[in-house]
Amino acid sequence: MREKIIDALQSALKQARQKGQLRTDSLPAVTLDLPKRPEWGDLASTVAMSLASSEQRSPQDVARIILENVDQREVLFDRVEIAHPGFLNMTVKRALWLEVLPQIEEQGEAYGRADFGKGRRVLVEYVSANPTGPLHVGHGRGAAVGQAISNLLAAAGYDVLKEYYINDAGRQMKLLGASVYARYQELCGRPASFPEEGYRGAYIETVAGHVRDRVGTTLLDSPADQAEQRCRDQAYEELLGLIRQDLRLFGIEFDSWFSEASLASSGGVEQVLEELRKRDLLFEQDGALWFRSSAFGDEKDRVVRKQEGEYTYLASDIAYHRDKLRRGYDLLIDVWGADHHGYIPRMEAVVQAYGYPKDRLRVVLVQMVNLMRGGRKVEMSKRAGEFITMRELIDEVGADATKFFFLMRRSDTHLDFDLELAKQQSAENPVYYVQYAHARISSLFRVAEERGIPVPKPRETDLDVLTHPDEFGLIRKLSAYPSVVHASAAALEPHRITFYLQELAGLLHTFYFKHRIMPPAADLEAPDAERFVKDADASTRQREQVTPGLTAARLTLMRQVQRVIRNGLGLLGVSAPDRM
RNA sequence: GCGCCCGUAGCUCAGUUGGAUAGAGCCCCAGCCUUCUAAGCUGGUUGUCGCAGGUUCGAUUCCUGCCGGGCGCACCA
Repeated sequence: MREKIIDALQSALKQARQKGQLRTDSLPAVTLDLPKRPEWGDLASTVAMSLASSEQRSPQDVARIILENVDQREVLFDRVEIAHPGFLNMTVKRALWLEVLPQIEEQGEAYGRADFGKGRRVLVEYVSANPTGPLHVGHGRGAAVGQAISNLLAAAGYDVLKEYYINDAGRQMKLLGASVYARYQELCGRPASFPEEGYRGAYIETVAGHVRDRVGTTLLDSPADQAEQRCRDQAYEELLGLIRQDLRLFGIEFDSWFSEASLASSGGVEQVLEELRKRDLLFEQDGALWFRSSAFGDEKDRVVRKQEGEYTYLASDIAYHRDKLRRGYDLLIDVWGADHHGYIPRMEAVVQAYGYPKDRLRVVLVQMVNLMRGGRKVEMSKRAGEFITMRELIDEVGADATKFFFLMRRSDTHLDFDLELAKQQSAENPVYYVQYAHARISSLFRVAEERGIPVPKPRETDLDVLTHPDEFGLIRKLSAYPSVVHASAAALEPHRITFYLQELAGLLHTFYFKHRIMPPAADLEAPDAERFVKDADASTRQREQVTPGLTAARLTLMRQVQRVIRNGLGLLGVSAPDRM
């Protein structure tokens, strides 16, 4: 539907140019907006205004020219007006709007998908938490955002790979091993000094206990290095397992788990740095090895190998991103905690250092989550080991609500997560509000089936009986869905879907309340429908009579609303229940 | 000090490449279930879009300065 209008305007522009009425040689992309007020029609375009300055004539003149060149005006529009200062306000033919319904039905799951990704390959990396402990709430938000962005890009026609980068090398892992080893010794009755910056969570003791279960006290007699290594391996395996389990519970999936250690062990770091050296982007100073990142806009150069000869974290990250680039992705997306934002210029420098454009990498920042209970912030301190894990959060409020809440705000703004609200089963809870809309529609079809009310295909239904403004409100909203998905994917902003779904659900609930889809059950037994119509004053609710034709058409409409809600929730990774 | 992000209704936030009279939810108040799911609906109140300039036919949106908040400025990860 929208495509038809856009095409029509676009060819009008072309025609006008051919006739010499417009002189610009670059025609702008035609976009359609939803006007705020009904008297402005049901679609609006601002092309004329955006062309006005380059044409050096008034927006109204340009609008008039465009309008003159629209073929088939009578077929497409009931009315087109030029409004001040140059809006094209269009009232589209009813038949065109109605066409949206069979389209959704036919496209089904694919409705809303686009192909602007054109099969380009994108790698989305997210979560990537160190396997040194359970996932916390912040990781959860990153997981929800990363997954939703992946889904969006897939819907936009990209070929998506979801990857988890396992930081299984370096100091943190050593500390982890040392922490477990210390606890292990304590469990075995030998006093041990705990590493200063070690991991103090209770799960460390659990792991230590498992080590002892497996090997008894034999590690006490092994050299400390070996013993620590053993503890580290055990901890790694267990904690990564926990992370995987939590993610599975949360409904987050990855196609690929990439190990940092595998880079180092395969000599990848040296090799990759050698490439930089050849490009004269590495230099030695003060006994350390530096990456000339300032050549690409970073504020200063960065150390990749310390004086002591150890590689920095950046070195692995260079190797990792080099690897991702080498794997041939057209776009890399990194989902990071917002506290790493200072790292962005560095990584952009890396991408450019290897000869790729800066925008080959897009970093999505995810801000902190404040858990709120009863209007008060739940204090968390990582130092004291007092933080709510992702697992606890999911156990308390459920995976669906958790994801939805994480995706309700732009990811780069702080999020206040109201635990009580997320659990509440009421209209105040946006998750249930949207899911309930879906469940209500499912229920309609169950009832229809029970009563033997036919549910024909849209193409076999006379949709022309849909004339009520509320019906068109829904249809218009449905028709906007693909452009919402498109914009959301292009901006890497899943929250737009969340907002859209709340609006659509709102329209559905209002519609459901105000209108009848099927005749009341009582009519079947006692077909004196009058009693439902007589005292229409008592309530505005559902007093209208419906003919079988209207029932069929409205069921069709409901079917498509349900479809779009399901597709939208699917993008967010939230389930669309049939019963609640 | 330098850099990045943010500042929109009492609260939490949207605001679609710069568009028309800036929206939603929460909170508060008053109503609505004999019917297809009340996990729902209807109505009511709310704004110097942080401040001051600039660009523009038009600015919440772009630019500059200032104020306020957050984060980052490691040979940590």
